[in-house]
Amino acid sequence: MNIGEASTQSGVTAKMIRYYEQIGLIPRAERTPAGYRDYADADVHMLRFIARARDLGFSIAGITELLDLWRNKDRRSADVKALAQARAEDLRQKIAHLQDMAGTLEELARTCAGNERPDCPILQELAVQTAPAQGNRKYRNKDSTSIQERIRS
Amino acid sequence: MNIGEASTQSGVTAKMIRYYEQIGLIPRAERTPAGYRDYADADVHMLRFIARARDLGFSIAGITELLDLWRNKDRRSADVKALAQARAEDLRQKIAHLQDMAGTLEELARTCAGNERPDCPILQELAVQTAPAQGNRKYRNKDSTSIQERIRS
DNA sequence: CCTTGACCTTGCCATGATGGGAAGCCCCAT
DNA sequence: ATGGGGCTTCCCATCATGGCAAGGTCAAGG
Repeated sequence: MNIGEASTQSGVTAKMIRYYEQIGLIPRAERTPAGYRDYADADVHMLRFIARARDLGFSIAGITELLDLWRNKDRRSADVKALAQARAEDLRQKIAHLQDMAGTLEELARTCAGNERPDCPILQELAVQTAPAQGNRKYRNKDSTSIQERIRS
Repeated sequence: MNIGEASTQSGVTAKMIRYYEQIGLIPRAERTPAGYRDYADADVHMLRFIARARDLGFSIAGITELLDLWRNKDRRSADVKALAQARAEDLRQKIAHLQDMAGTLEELARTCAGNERPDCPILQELAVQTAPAQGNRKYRNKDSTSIQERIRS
């Protein structure tokens, strides 16, 4: 089966299949004499595994670990469980952060008249003239993860 | 004041200040004869506004809109409110998605013994041999947003 | 047998927001 | 005047993904 069919059957785009191969997440595919990648049902099975893990928000690194465990018949289920739990905790933390933001926004929106007049507590809040409240720290904490990073799944 | 001090006072790294200038989010800074960027208190004020908006999860595009409204004395507070609400709804949707994932993971983890044996329902679940359940569609829906994209704030 | 269109190949570029680093200039205190 | 730290620009990397382009291949129909 060629890459298009493997894509259809696994739900992973052809582009991503090639990418996964390139970064070593999946082994290099067999090739037909013409150079086309050739997949077996087992490959599709693996791709589907990847797709599901991805749907649960696992990163490539996490999927790598899961795949290793999947293939390892001597695995300890405790290791798998630990991975899942770590991922869940990660998500719970992100959720809490997003909830903070959403709550703040909703509260601000609630206090805004939302009419034709220009005065708006939302802008006022964003524009408060508070000191950075970071003591004598000259630059932002180097190892503090950035907002975007913290938010990403 | 030079970029380092503006950074300290605003909580925005020098790197990001230059970036914001480059993409046109903030106007080009004045320069000293030596070519150093020179900032006034008003600039720091604006940077702080940006930092706060970022902390609420607004993207650069959203911040651009907020800044425009902030500067526009003829704004309608309804427009600001709409921005905040849209952002909040966006967040609520992402939260729901993350909660789905976390819930699934926790449930799977709960059913896993987590011992020395290899059998694990988590891996079993990821490896289910279900058909892609997408009818006769050959490739994934072109305009379906990717998981990662959906998750990002 | 040849054409056509759908598929495959590789390779490069872009995303968004951010950090890292290099090479070179500038400023101030000793 | 020298040294160290700050500034400048420019380039590269991240992560997972899509898009595009140039060229090879396959299968169906004339």
